Amino acid sequence: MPELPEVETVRDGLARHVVGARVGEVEVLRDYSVRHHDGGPSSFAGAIEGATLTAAVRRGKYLWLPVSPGTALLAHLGMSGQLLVRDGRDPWVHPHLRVRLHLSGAPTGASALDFVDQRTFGHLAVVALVPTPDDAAGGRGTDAPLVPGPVAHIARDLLDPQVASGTPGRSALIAAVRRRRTGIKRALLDQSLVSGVGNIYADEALWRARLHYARATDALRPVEVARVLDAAEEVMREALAVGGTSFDALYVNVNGESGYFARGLAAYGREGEPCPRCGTPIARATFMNRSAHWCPRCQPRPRGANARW
DNA sequence: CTTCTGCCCTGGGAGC
DNA sequence: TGCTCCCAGGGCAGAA
Repeated sequence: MPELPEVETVRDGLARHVVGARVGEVEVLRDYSVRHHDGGPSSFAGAIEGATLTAAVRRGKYLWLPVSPGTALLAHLGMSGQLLVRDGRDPWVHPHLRVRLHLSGAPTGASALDFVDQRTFGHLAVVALVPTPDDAAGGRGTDAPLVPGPVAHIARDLLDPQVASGTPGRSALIAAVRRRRTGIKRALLDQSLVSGVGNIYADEALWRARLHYARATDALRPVEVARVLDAAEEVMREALAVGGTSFDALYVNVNGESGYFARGLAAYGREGEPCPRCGTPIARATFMNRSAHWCPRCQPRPRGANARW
């Protein structure tokens, strides 16, 4: 599934291939894929037909293309969504094509932008851009980006310079995590705290930081929280660099999987296989209607007040 | 307010 | 071979 590194790769590809293009006819093949757009499918199409895509911006796993100072085409890829650039007069219609935007004047000659989504957890919408709450509350103003309304409650992600390791933003994040009264994995997955960390990278970050997923956030030392956040950032940066998920690769990578996902994961999806550090079989448990994977030896289960689900 | 659960959806694969 | 059922999970609504 597309994780933050894949979404960033898509954003970069969109910046090079469709920013500057003008949107022509918009075909909504599956109404559900624009369910979050106020006014329904025809309103969705009408809202961007004739508009020019002016930029490609990302926060966490949300992606948007501003079409005017106050409006943007918002996309979330969900579990299986892809944004595919097409060439030629009559591009192939993928079986899971949900929305097609015909384009003109694209910088590299693209004729369409396709939203393909097998499991339909993803969506597109045309929405208003609003000031972020922290900016509205008196932030510096020098870095006061507008974000889509539905993204207003989404925290900055670990690739955002504002929360880079060693900055005041990162210190504030560490403190915010420790104010929570929950387990560390729940906190990592809470998009209002820090965005862009999904189930895969949460398990990988916890493995690298040698922390069990149920460790109580308010019982962790600051250095431990820092370690797991650094690990999450590191894993995602490696995926971005090593994945080799060039935008061109999206033409052929129909699974939307990153190279990193297919390569060296230490914990996620490796139940019963040896921990790369100590050889102990990786354990798996149901957690939040998902799975948690961990090394029982490197990441021992906490007891008493140190444990929280 | 904070924390947590249930649900949305599809199709690949396992099991019978 | 064909059917049924389970599974993946981000984010939202609503409950506690």
